[in-house]
Amino acid sequence: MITALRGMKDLLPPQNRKFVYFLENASAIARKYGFEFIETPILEETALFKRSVGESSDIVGKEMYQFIDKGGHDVCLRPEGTAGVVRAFIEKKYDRQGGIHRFFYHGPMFRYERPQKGRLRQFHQFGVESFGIASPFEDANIILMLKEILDFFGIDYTLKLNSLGCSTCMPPYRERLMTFLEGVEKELCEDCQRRKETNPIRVFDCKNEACRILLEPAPRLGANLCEVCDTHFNTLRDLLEKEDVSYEIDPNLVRGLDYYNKTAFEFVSGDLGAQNAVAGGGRYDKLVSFLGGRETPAVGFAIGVERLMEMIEVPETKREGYYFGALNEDALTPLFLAATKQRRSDKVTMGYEVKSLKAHLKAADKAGARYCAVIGENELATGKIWVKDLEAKTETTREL
RNA sequence: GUGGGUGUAGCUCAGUUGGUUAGAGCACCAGAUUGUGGUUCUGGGGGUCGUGGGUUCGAGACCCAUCAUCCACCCCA
Repeated sequence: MITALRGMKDLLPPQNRKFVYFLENASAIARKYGFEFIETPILEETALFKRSVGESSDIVGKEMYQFIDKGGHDVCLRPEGTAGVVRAFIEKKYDRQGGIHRFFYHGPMFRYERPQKGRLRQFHQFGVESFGIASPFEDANIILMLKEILDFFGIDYTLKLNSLGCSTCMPPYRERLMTFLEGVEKELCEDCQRRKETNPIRVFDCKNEACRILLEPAPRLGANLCEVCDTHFNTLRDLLEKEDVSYEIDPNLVRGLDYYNKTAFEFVSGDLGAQNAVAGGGRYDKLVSFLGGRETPAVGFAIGVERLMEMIEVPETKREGYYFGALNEDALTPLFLAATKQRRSDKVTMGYEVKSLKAHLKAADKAGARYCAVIGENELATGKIWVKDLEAKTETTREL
């Protein structure tokens, strides 16, 4: 038997309904905020992701679906959505044109990882990217949008917020942190000792209790922001408070990549296991120039669709449409014609086998039909069709 | 890449210290006197016990390997 690859799932009923339900409503909300749909290729040149991610950690070497195609090109299945959107943005020269550009997207992403709860090799994201606005009002705006989406689906979440500073305040902070880490290096766990070399601010992510205690007195980003970043962050907080959005400042919320700056946020939920982030985002004012465009402020977020689907309930579907069944061979063809006609206005399925009335009623019930329409000897003789309303339990006989 | 758990019917699982034809519930199909669904009752189909080796007179049970899956670590764009 040929099976789906590890970490890749088929989308079948009843999950498929959740998926469509989510995409339709999330898209509608994004449009309300002035965002337009964008579709970018699933396959991109590897260089795009290498440049956006940097040479950071395991990502490039271990976790990307990278291969050489038949033309000898080094290509990669997209591991996330932002890089492709930014690439398209620059390629279309929106960066030179200036102004405001807002996009939303959704689709499959690929990461070569060991699957676990809330983590697949092929998964789906719904995301938005806003280009051209440096103001914290836009940060607030997209957080509100994300909140509106999660609220629409009745998700229970906590909003975590932090500021990552900028090229003015981040490097000196990093120095200070390094100095601190040098001092406690010997007592840190193995992983943190490695993090210190590869990606120092990631030490705050460590799950080891000893490390957490050790890092308690470490210098924090929040207390080391430059004036511009501090003002930006305070304005955002003020807006969120005026909108009655509750949030937690989480000084441990960090991003490993260099292009992130200022606002970082995450919506987390308790019942997702270790992968508890259902959506995350933030500001990335440097990415457009990293990828060769003219410097353009940008902010966005992405939702993990599978993770969110674990938490939403789709409204029960009601009985709908018709089921057509025949009681004898001669009824089959007239029944087929009647079914086709009915389908101009309703959802219609038909049983192609001759069965007892009882069997047809059962089949109609199973198909979730509201009406069961049957042709047998009696109807054939009079040119009519018998219809039962399965909900009201009433019966009528109509002209064919 | 590392560690642990689990693989028996379509699904959820049971299967005594190894013992002869491998079970249940749900689902599916068919009946319960004449053309009336969801409930109930009866019957039926369906299993190379993940795969390959090994131990044994005998393995679904024990051992080894392998694959898959789940959870966690690493990583997290």
